Amino acid sequence: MPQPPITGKNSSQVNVKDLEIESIDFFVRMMSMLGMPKSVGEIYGLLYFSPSALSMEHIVKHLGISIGSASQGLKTLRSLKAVRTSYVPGDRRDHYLAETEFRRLFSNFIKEEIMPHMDSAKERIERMESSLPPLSKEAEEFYKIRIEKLKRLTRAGGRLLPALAGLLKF
Amino acid sequence: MPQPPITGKNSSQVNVKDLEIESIDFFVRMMSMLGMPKSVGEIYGLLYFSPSALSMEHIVKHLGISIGSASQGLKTLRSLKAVRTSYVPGDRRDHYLAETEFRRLFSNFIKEEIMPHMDSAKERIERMESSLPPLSKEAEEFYKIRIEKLKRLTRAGGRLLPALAGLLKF
DNA sequence: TGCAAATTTCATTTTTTTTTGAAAATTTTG
DNA sequence: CAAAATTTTCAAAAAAAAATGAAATTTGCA
Repeated sequence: MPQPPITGKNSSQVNVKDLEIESIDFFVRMMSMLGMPKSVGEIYGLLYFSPSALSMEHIVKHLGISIGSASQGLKTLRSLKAVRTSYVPGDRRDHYLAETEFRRLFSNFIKEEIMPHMDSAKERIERMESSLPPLSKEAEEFYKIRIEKLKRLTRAGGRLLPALAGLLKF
Repeated sequence: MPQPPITGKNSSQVNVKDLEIESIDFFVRMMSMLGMPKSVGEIYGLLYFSPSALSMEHIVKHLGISIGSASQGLKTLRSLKAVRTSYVPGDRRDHYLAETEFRRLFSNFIKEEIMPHMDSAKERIERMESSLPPLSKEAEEFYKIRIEKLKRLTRAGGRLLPALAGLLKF
């Protein structure tokens, strides 16, 4: 059986591949915590440790995913500004690079994925208040306190979350 | 067709039911942002606006979910300390109340659901470092910087997230 | 202790989400 | 402008997640 060389180009390739696998694993988990599908984590994980911009074809072949997934995943990552395209001379295809400033990534994520929910939560609380019927004093007190707590929750969320990205001093 | 009365007990019931529906809707969305299944949001939403502790049977009937879902959902909520049981004299069943201190709820959520991931992320980064092969100076520089960024990310997350609950001044 | 009520567990079913793959659309350039 | 390469879209398939329901277990009280 062939023994892999201990040093030199070949061993580096193997080990950089290991690094890549760890990276993909890392980001698949990270992204899935944020509710993103596996393919999105895989693509970002691959790009994160790539020194050069990669074409979609490269991503598809390397990860063994379909071109549909790749296209969809890159679209998601673009909308989060987690990747950017870079021009490669003499190649008409788009080439992608990972955006690695996590502070900006979080800020985008909060703005795009969280804040819209906060906004609609506020509307829902308003509907709660308007559907609060006349009740006995103590019952009314109970419901009002609960509604007030929700208001504070969404207010705190709406202020704190956007501030959060700023707090991140990486 | 029967006209519902505009005021009085009956109308209040209808409107408190509306409130309840809004509450369930609110928490189903909120919980699903945190990756919790619908049933968990429904149960919490129902309990949140209930002045009295509710039995599992009540929850099952009221929400029209299975006892399996209810049992599983209550287990999840208990583990997050989002509900607590209260003793009801002359009734052997457990009765549940919503825990409404969101600060504590978030603190538990972060401790139980997020921090374990952070810990395993740190291990994965260590594995990355050990699989970094000897490379040219500039290649090594590139990979080291990327790994360092991940370290800072997890360090920041590990510090900031637990502090976050404390920041929440509801 | 024994029994009935209450709860949990878990294999199966249902629902939801993600991926695939091929057709349609777009883009580039010869 | 046309042809080829690339990318997007989307219906269908596959995979993953959640809900069901009935059997097994636990609980509390007669």
